[in-house]
Amino acid sequence: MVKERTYSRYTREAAILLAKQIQLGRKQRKWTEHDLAERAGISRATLQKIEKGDLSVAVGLVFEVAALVGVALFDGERGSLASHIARTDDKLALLPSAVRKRRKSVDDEF
Amino acid sequence: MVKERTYSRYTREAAILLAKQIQLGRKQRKWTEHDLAERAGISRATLQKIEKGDLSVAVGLVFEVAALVGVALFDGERGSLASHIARTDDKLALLPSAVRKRRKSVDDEF
DNA sequence: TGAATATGACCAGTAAAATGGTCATGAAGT
DNA sequence: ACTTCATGACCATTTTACTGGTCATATTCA
Repeated sequence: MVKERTYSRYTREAAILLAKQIQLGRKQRKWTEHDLAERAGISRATLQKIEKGDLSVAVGLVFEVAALVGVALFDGERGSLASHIARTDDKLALLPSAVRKRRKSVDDEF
Repeated sequence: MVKERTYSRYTREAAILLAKQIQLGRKQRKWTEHDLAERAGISRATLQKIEKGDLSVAVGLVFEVAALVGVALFDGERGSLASHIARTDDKLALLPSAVRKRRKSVDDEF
């Protein structure tokens, strides 16, 4: 008896989409599973899981393979994501570093 | 002595960016790490790794947390990603199901 | 068509992720 | 200022991913 995690529809669809885009990128480059797995430094078995949208694979491996076949995470960005990161940092700096729960409602829910 | 995987700059930056966007989303909603971890059904330790951009975390957990705090993977899409998936399927259907390596150059490299 | 090979599926062993717990520190709100 | 609690870091244990094989089944190209 296994625990069997559940995932939201959005998560599942996002993984499937990314998986198919990776497979498309690989085939457009005429690389075999063996080729791509070798370039990514992973086993063919793991690559197969990635191209199926398996949610248990490490995010780093998925991103790495995506990058190799030219799939853009965060589309709209060219090259480095540094500026995008910096902008997010700026927004974070405006917020308190720790979230504090109100004991009593301060009526700002409306 | 561990093997110590390496990742491309793009992979590392993409993970960091996603991580920061998640943390931003969480704080904007005034959720504590404990809150979000509970909603996602994961431990606080794992959430902390996600918000640090740790590349070893399962892609499903990262996507799930992102979805919970309203971070859009594949921005530009509203709601379901089904149509986007279908479009990728169409492109895949146009390609051979198996990639074959040419033994001799057929002179299409130039 | 036939030969070569890409893909799909599975399996046992090993490496590592995820958990749930604790403790120290620092920040938030009264 | 003081109390409360969110965060950061770490640890031992359990669970699971990842590997590197193998075999069967498609599929492509000569």
